[in-house]
Amino acid sequence: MAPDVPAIHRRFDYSVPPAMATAVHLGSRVRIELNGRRVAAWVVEDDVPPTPGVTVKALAASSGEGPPPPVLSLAEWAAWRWAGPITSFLGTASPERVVRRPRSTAGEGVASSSGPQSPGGGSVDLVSEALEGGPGPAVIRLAPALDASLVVLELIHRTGPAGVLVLAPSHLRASQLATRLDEAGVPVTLMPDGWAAASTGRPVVVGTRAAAWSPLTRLRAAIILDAHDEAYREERSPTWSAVDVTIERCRRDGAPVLLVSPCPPVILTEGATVVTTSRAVERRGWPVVEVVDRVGDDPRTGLFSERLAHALHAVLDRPEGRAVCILNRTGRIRLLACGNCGALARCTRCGGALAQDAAGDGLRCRRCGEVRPAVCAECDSTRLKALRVGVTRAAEELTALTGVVAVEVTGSTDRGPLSGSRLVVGTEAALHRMDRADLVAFLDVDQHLLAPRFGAGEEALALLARAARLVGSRPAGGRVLVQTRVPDHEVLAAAVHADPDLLARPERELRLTIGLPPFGAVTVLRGPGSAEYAVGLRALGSVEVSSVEPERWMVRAPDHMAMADALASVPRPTARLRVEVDATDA
DNA sequence: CGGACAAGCTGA
DNA sequence: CAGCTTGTCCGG
Repeated sequence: MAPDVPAIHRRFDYSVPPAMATAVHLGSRVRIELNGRRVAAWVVEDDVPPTPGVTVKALAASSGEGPPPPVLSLAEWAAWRWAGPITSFLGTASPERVVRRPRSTAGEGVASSSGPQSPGGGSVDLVSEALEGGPGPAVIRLAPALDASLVVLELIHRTGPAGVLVLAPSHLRASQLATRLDEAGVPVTLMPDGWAAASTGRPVVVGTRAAAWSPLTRLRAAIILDAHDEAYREERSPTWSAVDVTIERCRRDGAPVLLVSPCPPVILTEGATVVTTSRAVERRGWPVVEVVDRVGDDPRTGLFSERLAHALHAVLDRPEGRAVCILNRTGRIRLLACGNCGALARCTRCGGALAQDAAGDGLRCRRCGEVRPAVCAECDSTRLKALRVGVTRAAEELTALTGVVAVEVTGSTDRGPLSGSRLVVGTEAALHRMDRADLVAFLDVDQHLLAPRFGAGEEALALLARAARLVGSRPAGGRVLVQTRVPDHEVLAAAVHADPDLLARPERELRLTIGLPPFGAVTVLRGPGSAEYAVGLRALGSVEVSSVEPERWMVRAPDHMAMADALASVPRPTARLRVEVDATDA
């Protein structure tokens, strides 16, 4: 038994009383008496030979179904892959309320009820091309305004509903998709409430991140919408990714996995089959993206260029017109701009934003650590000015500028409906709270482009894609406007030309050069116990260990297998330690 | 985690 | 030396 107590990482043997014999099997949830108290646990092993000198107790109670054996085995793998306790994965893979079911042998897999009608059109070719690519994941690059549910329907049309897993990044999108499939006549169940239905293996299973752990014994196929989305990654340790979990599940079951994204990141495309629509179709699936070059503007002029003011007026003059302005205030990044020519201070090596170096009087890259003298690279001026702005001030200015009351939205503002607001200003949280707009303006897209972490470019393009989806396709007249001091940045080029490859190519080169995923693995250690653990890892010789700060260490390995093996072979210190496998911020 | 028990500190 | 705090160990 594996006790459901976070601090206990040991397993204990119990006997199964005859009365529970039918209900209890591998993966079952049970209650056990441990050290005088009753705790929840999972059955993680069967038919264990008795340990000499240990008298086993009997299970105290059965608590219903848990993950089926293949998912149990998947949890073992994930515990290795992300260096975390197996119980955190078993918890995600278990039903929220007790599910009791007589072990049924009927209906597994063979219920070949015919799928829906093929939706026809371009999705037919995309799916067949993706499925022909052989084993391993296939990436379908689909512009933001194109309807991904057609691809899902086409896949189900080919495979039938049984054993198909569909993941969406948000609960809203998952439930919308489930409704859509239901209307198309597809048997479907929505996780997490549909746990029991999912375990029959018959309907299509739809859900968010946690649904990667759905109780299916064997996958027929999986499809992940917006596979680039950060929502698939668990922020708390263990930092598992639903995309990686699903890819591994499909590998084990010999099932195809389709990753749909308007801007697939290099970690997904490398080594994968990538299929795309024609250039013309992809272009129509992106809105007009307008870049407003602010290099010539005085750093102290306001947040609103003339071009932006004009675009706002054009939208708000229409009675139903809605505009969203995005400003990333929460990021701690402080941009430096030349007081003379307006150019941003950027790293010549990796392109990240430079900050005043605390040690000397030079400039230091917050991303790669490169140091440079505090002189503008463009005009040699030594006059550098800090650019700082906030959502509240932006909202005031915007109200004054347009005569329409600007509603402020950040991650911390409460979640009331925004449907009535015609003008919204906020952090990127605002993009998640809206479903439609005529204009999305990034007041300072450089905050995103140059953020001090690797992958910032791909994240910025994902943000532009999300904005693109709000305003709709090129023919629909939607518009995204970005104000920048880096008008030639590859992220902007990719969005303007509706061609994600313009970012993917240089991003791949950069990752290859500095050994970032998929060309290397990175783990960050934090907390009082990190130094002791880091020293142990360094002694192995198989990974590279460096100190970032006193309680923060970076571990690098050639690939995630070497990383996981190394992390597993060093005993954990007793002091607090957080292990972030695949960390994105160094 | 939380109980058990041992070793260390305090006060009369 | 009782009474209490702090630390370490262990669970089947």
